[in-house]
Amino acid sequence: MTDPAESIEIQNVVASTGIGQELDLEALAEDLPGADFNPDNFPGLVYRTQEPKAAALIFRSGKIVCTGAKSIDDVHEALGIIFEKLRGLKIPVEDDPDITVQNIVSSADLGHQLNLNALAIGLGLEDVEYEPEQFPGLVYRMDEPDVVILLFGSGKIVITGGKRTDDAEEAVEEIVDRIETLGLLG
Amino acid sequence: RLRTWQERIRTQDAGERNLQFALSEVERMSSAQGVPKSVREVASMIYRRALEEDLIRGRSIEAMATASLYAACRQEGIPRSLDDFVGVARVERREIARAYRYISGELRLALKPVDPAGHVPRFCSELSLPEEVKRRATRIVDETTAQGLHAGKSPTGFAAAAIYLASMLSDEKRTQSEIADVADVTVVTVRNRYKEQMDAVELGTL
DNA sequence: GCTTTAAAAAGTAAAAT
DNA sequence: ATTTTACTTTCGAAAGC
Repeated sequence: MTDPAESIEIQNVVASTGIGQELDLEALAEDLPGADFNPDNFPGLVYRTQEPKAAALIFRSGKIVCTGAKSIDDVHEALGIIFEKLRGLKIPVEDDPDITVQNIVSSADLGHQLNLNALAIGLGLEDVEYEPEQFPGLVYRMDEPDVVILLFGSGKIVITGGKRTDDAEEAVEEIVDRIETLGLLG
Repeated sequence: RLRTWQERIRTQDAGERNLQFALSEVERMSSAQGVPKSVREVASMIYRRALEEDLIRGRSIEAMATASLYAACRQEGIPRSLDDFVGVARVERREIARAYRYISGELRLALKPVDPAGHVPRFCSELSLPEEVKRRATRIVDETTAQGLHAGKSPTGFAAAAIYLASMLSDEKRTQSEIADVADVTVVTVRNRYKEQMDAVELGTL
């Protein structure tokens, strides 16, 4: 049987950083082709990179949020492109800004169908939200690692809220363990 | 007499007035949806508990009242979907759903997932279907539910599909459209679910 | 709490074909 | 009747209302 942990795929990485320099977003919106800036709507300027594909929210304070990247390396690469673009605009950017990963969203496949009703009761109604009227997934808040797992009837799952790559791996091992203990896997 | 009344209103603290408003809303929505008196009382109790636990402050009273009523129905096994209340509540669905999750979690209601079978009697009545269809539909739901076929599916849509299948099996056929209407789901959902149930059950045993 | 970004899961809905 | 688009849920940061 294939190991569910090996089916893990990172789908999205959210990270934050800062260039240590205040920005004039109005001017930046003019100089950066493709930039979206609607201050009435949202204070951040949106800039998208193509390769790797990612979206950055750039704020007046110089702080930046990067989202949409498929790996931590991609986050660094995408932000590196943005730093260079800014430098090209004569905007001083710190040499090597700290980049903090804030959230990693991963998907995985447990390889077996799940009876979510039985699982909701088995995992403990206190830590579970399962309202199929509203959403088909069962929401399970795990303490260690501190992540939220969405489980579906197909056996496919989503792990989010973790900051390390290992979190998803540990979470999958843990959830598989708990489901097996309950005799509800397969 | 009038002066005492006005005096009372004036000196009533906002909390009391808010509670009265919330409870009157519970009554209004219950009447609109035909919720039994005993369940309205449970709803009032849940709302009062939420008030005691200071869960109401800073939130929409209407949403919390609606959520209390929905939670009471869930707890008492009176099948009503959240959407049934969305139609009579004065706040949007999203807010009611959030309030329900909040109340449910904070008050540790530990409500079990909705059993689709609970919706069968009500829908069958509205469709003027005989007891036989109701029993068959319930059997279909029970059997497919035992197989876990309902995981992630809308309880109302699931019940509607079973009724459609049962009505055909009993020569008391109702159209997908008629059933979809009383269940407040689309014909596409009825169709999709009934096909799955059809494959999952042993037709001969029904 | 809201606003915006991105991404997956699966169900449902509505609009388009 | 099928296809496409879109919304539901989870997560986090950012600045400001």
